[in-house]
Amino acid sequence: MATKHSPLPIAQGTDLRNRLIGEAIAILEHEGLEALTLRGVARAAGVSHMAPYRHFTDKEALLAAVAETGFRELSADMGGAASKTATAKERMRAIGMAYLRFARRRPGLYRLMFGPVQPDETRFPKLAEASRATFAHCAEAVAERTASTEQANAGAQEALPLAAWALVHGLSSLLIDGHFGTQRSPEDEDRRIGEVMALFGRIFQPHSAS
Amino acid sequence: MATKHSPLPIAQGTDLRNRLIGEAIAILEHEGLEALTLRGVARAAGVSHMAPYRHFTDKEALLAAVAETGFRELSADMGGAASKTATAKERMRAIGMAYLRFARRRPGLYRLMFGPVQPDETRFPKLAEASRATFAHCAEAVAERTASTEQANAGAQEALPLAAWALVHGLSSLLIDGHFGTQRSPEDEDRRIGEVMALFGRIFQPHSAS
DNA sequence: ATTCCGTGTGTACAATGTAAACAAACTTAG
DNA sequence: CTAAGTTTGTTTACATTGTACACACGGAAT
Repeated sequence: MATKHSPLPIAQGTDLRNRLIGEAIAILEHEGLEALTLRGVARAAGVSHMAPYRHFTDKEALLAAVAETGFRELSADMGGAASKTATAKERMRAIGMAYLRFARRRPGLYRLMFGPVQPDETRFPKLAEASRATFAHCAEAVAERTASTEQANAGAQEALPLAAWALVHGLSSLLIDGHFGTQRSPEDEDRRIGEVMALFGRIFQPHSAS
Repeated sequence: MATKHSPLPIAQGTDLRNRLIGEAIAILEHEGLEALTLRGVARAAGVSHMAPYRHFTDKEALLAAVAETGFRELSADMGGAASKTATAKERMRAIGMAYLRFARRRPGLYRLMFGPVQPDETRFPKLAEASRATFAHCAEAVAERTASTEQANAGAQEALPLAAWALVHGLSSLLIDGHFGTQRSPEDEDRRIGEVMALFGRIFQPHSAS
């Protein structure tokens, strides 16, 4: 029987738990965030509509777990993109582009991650941690970059990661929410993204009185 | 029903349509987006739960109308802030700060505006128009600013408004979604916002090989 | 074996979005 | 002014959702 008494209480959920998360992500991709329903997820997993409650206290907890998975995947994407680069500058751009690509590839999941579920530290510590880790990933790359071009302003040093994240996140959000270029051609959209990302590099230049 | 202080200076006639929009905004502010329900709005307005259907084809149409109102108010805020400035540079900053202030003052409404209702040109032309007008407001200020500091890159000329909007929008979103500084003090948060906004000005400087 | 507990099922209920039939008030033609 | 139609709101009804509760089944510890 291989009695594997788990020595660590790592929340290694049952198979169903992960299956539910997977089905939820599938629904998010195919039908969107509005169509994500607890009963629908249970149906997709082939269990009764009450089964999820054995693994999540309520719908919000499921959403939090899904969002957490999303943050982990986003972190992995950024890490993979960063590992393929040589310079700190390239790394920054690669991470930003990975972020953007993630948002465009999984708009439903992305909207959930930054949408209805607040990463409340006390209620969803794992989600809060995953969100923090994602940001830390960005911040590290930014710090590395600012270290290469010596930076005068110490306050900016702290604010730069925030600004970088805000820019990429804002661009992603506007993009997938159709707030510009809805009817434009895809290559046109890509071109604009490239231009904005180029501008994005300017915030790392020390200021000159203009 | 005692009329709670109307938070928005909307045309308040006997017109149920506008009353519904007003109540929806009030609910958005007090209870948040998740609590915004068609029946709840009708209840708040003191009518039967089917009355709204005489003015909106479905819930999404109500949300679109509310979002449209939000965009108009945001545009007005930005316009008011801009009118108090002298230089193009100040105007830009004032508009950005007005945007941020709006998001923090009405997080529920803001989330609706950039959330579930896509500004679909064919389904909600008025909403699409209001969203476009808001962006045009930003773009105009940016163009004015770039005109003052002569700009070399023509591509950047087109992308600059996008970048500016993305940065301010991203900062607003991260802020109200609690993705950083959740537990920090308010003045600390304000300081960080100021720093990021300062960085924000750098994207207008022509690039130098760094 | 018996007991217990983790996991899943069925039933039940309140809230929601929406359809359909109806009613009262206002508008307009005669 | 009356009669018809239109606008606006109401009541009733129903499917879907999130969730509480009681139960069933299978393995683990006693």
